[in-house]
Amino acid sequence: MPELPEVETSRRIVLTDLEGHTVERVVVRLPKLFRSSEIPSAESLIGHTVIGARRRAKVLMIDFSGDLTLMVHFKLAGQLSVHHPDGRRATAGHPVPKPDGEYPHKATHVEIWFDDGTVAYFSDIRQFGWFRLMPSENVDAAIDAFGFGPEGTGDERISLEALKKALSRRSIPVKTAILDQSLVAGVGNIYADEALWFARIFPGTPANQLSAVAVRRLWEGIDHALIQGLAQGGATIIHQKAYPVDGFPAVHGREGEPCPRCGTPIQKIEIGTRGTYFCPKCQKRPRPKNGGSASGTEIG
DNA sequence: TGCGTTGTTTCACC
DNA sequence: CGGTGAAACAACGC
Repeated sequence: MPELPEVETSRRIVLTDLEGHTVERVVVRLPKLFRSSEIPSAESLIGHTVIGARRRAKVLMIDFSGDLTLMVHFKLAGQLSVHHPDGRRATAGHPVPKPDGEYPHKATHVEIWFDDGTVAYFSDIRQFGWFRLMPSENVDAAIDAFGFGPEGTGDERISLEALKKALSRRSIPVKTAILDQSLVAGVGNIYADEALWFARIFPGTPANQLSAVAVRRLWEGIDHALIQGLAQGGATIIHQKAYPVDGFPAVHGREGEPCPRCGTPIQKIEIGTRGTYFCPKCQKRPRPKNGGSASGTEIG
């Protein structure tokens, strides 16, 4: 599922592969993806040139000449694949359609053709994503409306103090807390599991029960997991099964496989309605503070 | 074929 | 107002 690393990789593809190119033709096969677009027709892009690309949280923004910005959210299964006339391809996001397969795929809903024959294919097998075309001057307000918190990594990375403060106010499972985009932006189900595994924290631990040391490890874990995902251009997960590269992802999508750190089989449980993968040995539940003998406190 | 899937919004409630 | 938990929603593949 496209999270910060996958969307950031898409942004970089737009910059390296599309910047300076001018739109010649647009094909929209699924108009409902523009249902909440201020400018209803993608045809408005014709004749305009890509001049930049931005990202905030999991939202991609492609800036065009003529003060137009195309805002894209990949949700569960969005994918951008850019194909050049010489056969070169650059793909980011969900692994379906296959990056080296035939395009357009049946899940390819938008095609943007550029003047030199380069094509940008937007696919989304789940059709949960959306496109919004708007005057560039409206972008800031549109982003503000999401209420995103600081980013999980990079220049706008959340500070340790801010993370500590936010977690101390929440009694919900720490995993649920870091999935909250208003607390820290860009972390989704994959990277939440990875960050908690790195930090050796049980995902169901109430956020406000973490020690200062644990919060610091989590802060580092979030950064680390996102950077690692970015280094690989995103994770490959198909039907809840991970296809790890260089040990990443370590736990997400790897139920029953040995923990890379200790060899204990990875378990899958549900935390806050989300499928959650963790190592039962590295990520132990915290001991209940008082009330000793009774059955273990139910968390999550 | 009904269920699982996740990011986001909405809502009732404390 | 802010935190919580649950439900709703999008639509597909298995």
